[in-house]
Amino acid sequence: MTDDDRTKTAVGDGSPDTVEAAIVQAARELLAEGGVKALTMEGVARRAAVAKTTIYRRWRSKEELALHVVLEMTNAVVSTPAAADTRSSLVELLDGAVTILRTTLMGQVMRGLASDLATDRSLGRAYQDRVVTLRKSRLADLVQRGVSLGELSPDCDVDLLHDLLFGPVYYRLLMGDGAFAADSASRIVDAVLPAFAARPATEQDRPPRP
Amino acid sequence: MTDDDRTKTAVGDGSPDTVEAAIVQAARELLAEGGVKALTMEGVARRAAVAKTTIYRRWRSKEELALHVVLEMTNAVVSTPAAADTRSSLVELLDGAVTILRTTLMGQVMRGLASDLATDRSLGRAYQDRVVTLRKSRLADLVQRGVSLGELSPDCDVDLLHDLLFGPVYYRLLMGDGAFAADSASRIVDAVLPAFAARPATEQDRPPRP
DNA sequence: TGCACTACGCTACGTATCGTAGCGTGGGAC
DNA sequence: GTCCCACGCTACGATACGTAGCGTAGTGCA
Repeated sequence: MTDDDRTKTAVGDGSPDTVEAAIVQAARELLAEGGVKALTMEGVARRAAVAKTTIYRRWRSKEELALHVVLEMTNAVVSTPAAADTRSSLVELLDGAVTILRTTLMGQVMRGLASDLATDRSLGRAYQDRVVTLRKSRLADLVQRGVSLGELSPDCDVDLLHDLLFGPVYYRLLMGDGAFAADSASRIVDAVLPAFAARPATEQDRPPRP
Repeated sequence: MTDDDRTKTAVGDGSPDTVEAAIVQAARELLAEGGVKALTMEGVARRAAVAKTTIYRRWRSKEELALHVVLEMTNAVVSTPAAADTRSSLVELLDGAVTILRTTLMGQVMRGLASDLATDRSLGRAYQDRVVTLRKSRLADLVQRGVSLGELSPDCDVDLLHDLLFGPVYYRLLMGDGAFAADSASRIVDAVLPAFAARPATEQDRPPRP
């Protein structure tokens, strides 16, 4: 919705992005400092030195602003190259999420937004479309590669694998102590992967891999 | 709004349990209907036909009341017998959680409370002490039995196993579509268990995975 | 230059909620 | 009969959401 409104023909005060950037920056800071509870429209307006009405002209509600911040942060997450073998690729993918949650405001933001994402239909939808689906498709690519490499079983369930990999991470973030060991990702992958690995080549029901 | 008016004729009975039970019941209903956002002290007071001050004489804040509801609901969850083999026991334990989340208000309540549990320190602490720790100790018992039965590896990490089992469930509840297939628990267990299973004695030492 | 448009600032609402304070009252305990 | 405690009720003060109305400055255009 806000994206549509942003088609302002550069008529503004010569700096069309400045106001929006200030708002988003202020929202990000407040989210980082005190979670969603600290994210108040009045606080954002104050910190961004902007009228409250200006915020509402761009986002219809506090939740939309929060979602904007989240989606903007996740845009930096998608980049995930593929390593040589499947296991390393999966570790890399998962560790990307872990690192983001550990080292950026993303963890704090996710903690505060979890209920809204789970409750508000449109927010949850947006998050799924922009983040979960993206991760699943990335994961699907890796799986397909792993299958063709003979490292993964052909009947590998991507959705299940996705939940098994990322579920523990978010669970620990939300309901656990929120502390991640440095090797969290690899430990999770190693625990989950055997169930999806291709049968050892000792069987004869499959042609041997190259 | 929905049904608001439950005329405020005084309860009169004065039975100390009656008032508290009415409050908790009202809170439970509101939580189930609309998550934490629907849980307002004024709404609880209205529905319970109780003065708002009466609620505050028993709980210091809205969060404490919400936590009371959650903990009360989880008290019914702990009962988990142990089946014959380890796999069945784990499936049973996990399926208990899945069933509660699927068929009771617990799922809705958890959705609404997730952020508060993750954000509020005392709430999260209480939830961990009363629920997570309980589940982990239950799981530890099963693991110990499994090890002594020769079904699990002796160096099985209970904390990791716990996160791997329950993480996907909560992840799906909060960030996924929230729909659970009937065999969710067994599929998760089957996917995770091989990594923790004891090596069959018949299998000779195999080459390490690439 | 003058006009329209647009985005913004500012003030002031109306509503909802939290949590608190003060006062009144009725039913048991003694 | 008296006292006390738990409750009900009203009224706050504070904070926040989201909206409405009005004024203004910069910009494009004639």
